[in-house]
Amino acid sequence: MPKLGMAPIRRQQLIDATIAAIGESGFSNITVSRISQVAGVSAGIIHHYFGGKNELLEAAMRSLLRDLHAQTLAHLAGLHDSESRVRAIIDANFTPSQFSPQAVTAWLAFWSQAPYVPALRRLQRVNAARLQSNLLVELRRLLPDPEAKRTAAWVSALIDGLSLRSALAGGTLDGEAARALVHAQLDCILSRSTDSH
Amino acid sequence: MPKLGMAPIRRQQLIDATIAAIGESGFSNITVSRISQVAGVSAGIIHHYFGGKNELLEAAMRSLLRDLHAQTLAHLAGLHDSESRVRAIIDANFTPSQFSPQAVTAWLAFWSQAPYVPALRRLQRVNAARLQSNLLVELRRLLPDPEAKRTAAWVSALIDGLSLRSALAGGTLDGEAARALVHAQLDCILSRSTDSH
Amino acid sequence: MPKLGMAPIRRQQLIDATIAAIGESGFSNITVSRISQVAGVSAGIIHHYFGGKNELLEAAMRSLLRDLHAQTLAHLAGLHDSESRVRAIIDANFTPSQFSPQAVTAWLAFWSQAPYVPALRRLQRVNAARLQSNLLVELRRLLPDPEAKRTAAWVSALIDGLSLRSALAGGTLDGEAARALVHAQLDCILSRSTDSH
Amino acid sequence: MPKLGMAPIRRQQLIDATIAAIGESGFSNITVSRISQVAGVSAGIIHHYFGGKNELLEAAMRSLLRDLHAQTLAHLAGLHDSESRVRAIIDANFTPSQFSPQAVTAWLAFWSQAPYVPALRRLQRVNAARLQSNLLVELRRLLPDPEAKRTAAWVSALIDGLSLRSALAGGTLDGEAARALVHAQLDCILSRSTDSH
DNA sequence: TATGAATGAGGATTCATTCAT
DNA sequence: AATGAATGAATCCTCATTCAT
Repeated sequence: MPKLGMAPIRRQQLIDATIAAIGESGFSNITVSRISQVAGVSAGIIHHYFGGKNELLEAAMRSLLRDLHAQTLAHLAGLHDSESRVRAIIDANFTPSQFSPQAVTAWLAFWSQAPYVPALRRLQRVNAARLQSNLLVELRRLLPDPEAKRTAAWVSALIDGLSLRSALAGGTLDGEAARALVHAQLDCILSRSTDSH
Repeated sequence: MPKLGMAPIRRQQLIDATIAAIGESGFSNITVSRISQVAGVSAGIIHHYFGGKNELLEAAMRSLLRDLHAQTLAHLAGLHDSESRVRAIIDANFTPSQFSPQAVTAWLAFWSQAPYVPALRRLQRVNAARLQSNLLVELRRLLPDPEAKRTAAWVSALIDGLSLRSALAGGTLDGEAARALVHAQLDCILSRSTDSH
Repeated sequence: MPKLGMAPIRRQQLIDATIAAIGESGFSNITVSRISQVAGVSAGIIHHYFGGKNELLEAAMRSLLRDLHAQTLAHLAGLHDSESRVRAIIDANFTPSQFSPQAVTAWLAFWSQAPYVPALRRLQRVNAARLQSNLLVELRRLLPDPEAKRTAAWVSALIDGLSLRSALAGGTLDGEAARALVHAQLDCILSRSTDSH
Repeated sequence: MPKLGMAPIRRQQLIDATIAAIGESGFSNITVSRISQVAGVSAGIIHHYFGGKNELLEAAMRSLLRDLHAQTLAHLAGLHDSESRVRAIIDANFTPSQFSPQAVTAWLAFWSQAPYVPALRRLQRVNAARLQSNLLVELRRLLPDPEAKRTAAWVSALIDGLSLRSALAGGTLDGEAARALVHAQLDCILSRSTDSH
């Protein structure tokens, strides 16, 4: 029953299945066959829609990134003071769609591959740069420059480190608690900065 | 050229080759054949010494952990005040042998596998627990309990996050700079705590 | 050239190739690669259809047994007196499909493996029990019980012994002659029994 | 501690280990390494004493045959009437050293290989011919020629068939019972022959 | 004589990809 | 559009054999 306009639906279905499959068996053990099984379609279809396994994996990572971007924009909407905006950027990384066991596992999988797969590395770099720059724009209004830069650096490292620990803990780590940890650290930096004025 | 007592030498040689091979091609692409090539021996010997690929990988991770433990003990030697000890525990994670491009890449590889390989997961958990507990013992002498716990949590998450970013940056991230970032964050927490007294 | 409904055809083709391959090189020397070569297909397909080498071997033995069962039923059809039925059961073991050089060789191969492979052992036991019981039902109408049992025992041992010798003789042993030997022995037992009445 | 004259002892030790190893895992699964383990020596030594695995296997089969020959001679010693001698030849095949679970298993293993290994085939043929001829010499004094030949044929087939069934039954089949079965069959033939005189 | 380290060929198996239907 | 049969390359692993000690 081929339908017109099925392409985007099938593509998303396969991307979701990919992320689910990575979540259940890790990057080194996913097979095209397993993904297609999870998606409830035949193995051949993946090549029809994506050209190959690598392209599908790239599309899956791109999908995660797109979601993160959308979450960030949503959290920023309507906020104008810099501190709120910094905190909103942070929060976007801890929403259920980004910090669910499945999501953190998928992130870890993609990170582990990025150094060796140019397409994934590019995506990862663009994203890291974007987070850094988003944070920096706001932090520069709150802190002197060298400190703004340092702060952007540790904030993003801490976010990733918390994702990582969540993946390793098997999802035991609460997104809310993780988020609070970053904010508490930020409190310390910002309050001290305020004091010194 | 079989020699008596070669076993420990060969084992270490193969473990080193494994870490090097992971560094150059990632976890999902390492092959027994590549490892043996890097080690300059035949592929069969790996089974002779380790029983199989999985056992070798486990031994390699165990070797990294052993090194971290040794570094920690070395950094702690002779220190008695708690703040110095906390900082020593942190520093052990940024020594060249733990923060080299090769090492951070290997860590990332093992992290990505741990959720799916019981033997690796066990090692990772034991190690995470040890770092946490080491930090906590000292932090409890410096901070009230809920804060000591929170601090131990973000310190270890930040350490891992920095390793991760170093691996993703392809080794561009300096170990010294990364280390300084953690210490600076710790300064903030400890100084505020002192102020409040 | 994938076609719909190829499964049963391919399976039989691979089973036949397996028996042929065993016939030409024995059980310890058959390889998946050789079987697939005889069948004129790729090696991978065996795993597609049977899951693995062991399952294929089991299927091949099962196929031989099914044929023996079919031969037995065919020979028994329409016979009602016990002696004829005993002789028919015997004859089924000496038909061309069961006593051809290829078949006796395959039997020998399976026998040699049965003690170590549970699946094959099970098949062999079920079959031995069936032959024994088939013979016994009829012999009990011809002979007093202890003798019926003994006769069933030696008849089946003799049948297997003749198969074995045929395999060892490289097919020189004629099925017809072998069959006659069993019948002649049976004559002796049955005639003596008649005499004594 | 190399000793003079160790060679024959080591050779026998390795042959015994080979038969034991075949008994525990079948022909297709024996490895040089397993045999040497059973013998309590290193794997390399097998090549020193036998030149290779195949030669060791041949030596092991030869050893079984030598034992059978010795048993036959021992059973024949002092017997002069033909019937006793026929029965003695039969009995030699059911002594513990030839009909033990280990022995019948080894026989089955060798039979299964004989068709494909010239050296083993030769041994098997010589032995079959010897049994046949031994029986025939005596049977010709008891029966008219065509019947003597037929009798020699089924007797040897029955002996082998009983060995085979013993191997397949996992040693459940009693040597004494098996032996009695052959003798009982022989009774029938010989008594009828006497009657007809 | 005896060891066991080391090799390398060969085998089973997995899997991405292709393609006839 | 979709299937799943089929392939063949790649991988892990086994094992007989060699050889320095």
